[in-house]
Formats: sequence, structure tokens, C-alpha cells
Amino acid sequence: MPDRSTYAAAEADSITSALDVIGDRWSLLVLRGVFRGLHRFGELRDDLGIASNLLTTRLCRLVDAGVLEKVPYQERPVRHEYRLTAAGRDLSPVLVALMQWGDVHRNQDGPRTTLVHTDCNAPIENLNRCTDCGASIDAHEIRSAESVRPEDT
Amino acid sequence: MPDRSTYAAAEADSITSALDVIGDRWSLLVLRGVFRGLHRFGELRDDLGIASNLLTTRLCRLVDAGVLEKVPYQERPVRHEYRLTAAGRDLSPVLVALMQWGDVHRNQDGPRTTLVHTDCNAPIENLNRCTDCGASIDAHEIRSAESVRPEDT
DNA sequence: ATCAGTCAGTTGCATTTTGCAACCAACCCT
DNA sequence: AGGGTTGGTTGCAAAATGCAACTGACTGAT
Repeated sequence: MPDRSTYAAAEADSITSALDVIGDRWSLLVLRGVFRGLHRFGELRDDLGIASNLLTTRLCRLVDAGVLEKVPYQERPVRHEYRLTAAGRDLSPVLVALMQWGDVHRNQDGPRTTLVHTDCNAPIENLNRCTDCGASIDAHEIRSAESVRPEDT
Repeated sequence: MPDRSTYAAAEADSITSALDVIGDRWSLLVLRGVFRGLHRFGELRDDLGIASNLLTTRLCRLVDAGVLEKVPYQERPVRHEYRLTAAGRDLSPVLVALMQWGDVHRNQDGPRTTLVHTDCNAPIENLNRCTDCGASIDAHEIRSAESVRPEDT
């Protein structure tokens, strides 16, 4: 019988609903482009190499989800660009966590990515942290609030 | 002309290669299951509602990628279960970041997820942190090490 | 020794999503 | 009038996914 008490039965819905928005092959790459400063249709299409019909559907989906917003940058003809909303900016930990994992585990021969804090010029890391003791937390120090015993994993 | 100087041109390869492993509809959900303590084929299939042919291909891919490993739990017939490798455990920030985002932005009426630190019983958060000053970092305080100016986003 | 049941898949086929290339519409500039 | 730029749409082929039925290796009960 499975031990579902550890590491959150409840997380199901949050992760699933997050993946409903960004859980396909392109959405996170589109968002990465916007984070990097690409805001227009053609910029994103050329940078990602995505087919334009797919970019259209992805941008619409992300706008509908409240992650991006269309803002006009000219009239006649009306042209829009795509910018992050607050919800979109809140996805930065996801991108940084993915990037960090890829750096360490998948891209060992390629160039290391270095994102830095604008204030300090020091590298950024992504981690899980305890809101009480402030310690950074490894996978096996996590459990769901409902459970009592940690699991060996 | 796009301003690609901000937020990392170099991150492309790391994020893309990470998404090569976990960038489809099911892989992260499979990993979430394993984090939750589901280690066997049937447990994962029943919990996720995934078709068994897809679960087969996902598990094989994750094993090939070094994220999961097959360990035999019985002989006659040989049966394996799937466990996280160190690389797999290192994906926990990605799952926690996604979960946290889903909690805040997608799942506002559903039950809140509460993952806690085993030592403290206090909730866990995921964030980007400066390795120098230790401050948690918001999206617009990030830039690529190659660039000089931050961008307005 | 046969029979039902479990577990971990495999196979075949329908449906959905993605990828590619060509085309379109509004506008500008010469 | 003709060409260029931007931001798409359309049609069709290819690939991924979903569903349901089936298999193979075993166990344990009759």
C-alpha cells in the first residue's frame, strides 16, 4: 500500500493547475524569451524557432491565464507586445530552478549560466527554504503538513 | 531590435536541456508521485490516471536521464520499483516552485498546499536568493552576468 | 493441475497536438 | 504601383497522446 502521507497529497492540484498553463513544450521557453527582453511576436518566433501558429496559440493561452498581457505599442496598424504580469514575474523561481538543475545535471560541458543580483553582482541560486528557521531545505527534509513521519525516499 | 542582454542569453541551453527531460505533460507529475512515496508502476498509474503505455515511456526516459533508478524489490518474477537519484531529488525546487505558483495564482479556492520542514514543522517556500547578500530576489533584480544594464521588463 | 488474481507492462488504433510551408492583411516607404 | 515589415492564419503531414484490450510471469487457493 502506497505511503501517500509524505510530501503532500494536497500539492496535486496546485502543480497540476500550474502545468495546465506552462506544462507544454513551448510555454516556458516563450516566458524565458519575455524574461530576456523579447516582447514582440517576431522576436520570439525568430529567437525560439517556434512555428508562428504555435506561438499564436501559446501567447493567447498565456494571456488568458494572466501570465502575459498585450500592450499596444503603436496605432495604425495596432500592434501589441507581450509583457509579464505580476503572476508572470512570479514564475521566475520556476525558470531559475530549471536553469540551475539543467546547469548542474544536463549541461555540464556547455557554458554555465550566470544570473546575478543587480545590487551585488553575485550569482543567484534557487532553493527551498524554511520560513521559520530560514535554512535551505533538501528533498528529504520535506513532508506534507498532514503527515507525521518523514519517509526514507 | 531586441534587447537580449538581460536575464541571460546563456540560460537557453540549460533550460532547454532540462525541458528535454521533464518538459512534457506527464514527467513532472510522475516525479511528483515518486516524491510523494509512490514507487511502483501500478501505484503511479492508478494515482495519476496515466495510460500505462505512456507511463512506461516516461519511466524509461526518466531512468535514462538519470533522474530515477530501477531497484528490484523481489525476485521471481523480478519486479522493480522506481526511486529518485540525487539528480532527481535536485528537482525538488522545480516542483516546489511550481506548486507555490499554482497555490498563489491558480488554485486560490482549492485547498492550500502545506509542505513543511521536518525539523521545524514550518512551511517551506521556494525563492531565488543572492549568494552574496542572501536577500531573496524578485524577477526584475535579475540580470545575466554578461549584461550591464537591468531592463524595465 | 487447474483456475482466478496480481503486477508490469505491450500492442493496435483513434484522437489530439505539433511542425512546416505557404498565404494574407494592414500598413509604410519609394 | 511595387516592395518591405509585422503579425499573424490556413491547410496538411507527422508525431505524441489516450484508450482499451491483451500478454507473460508468477502466486495462492481449490
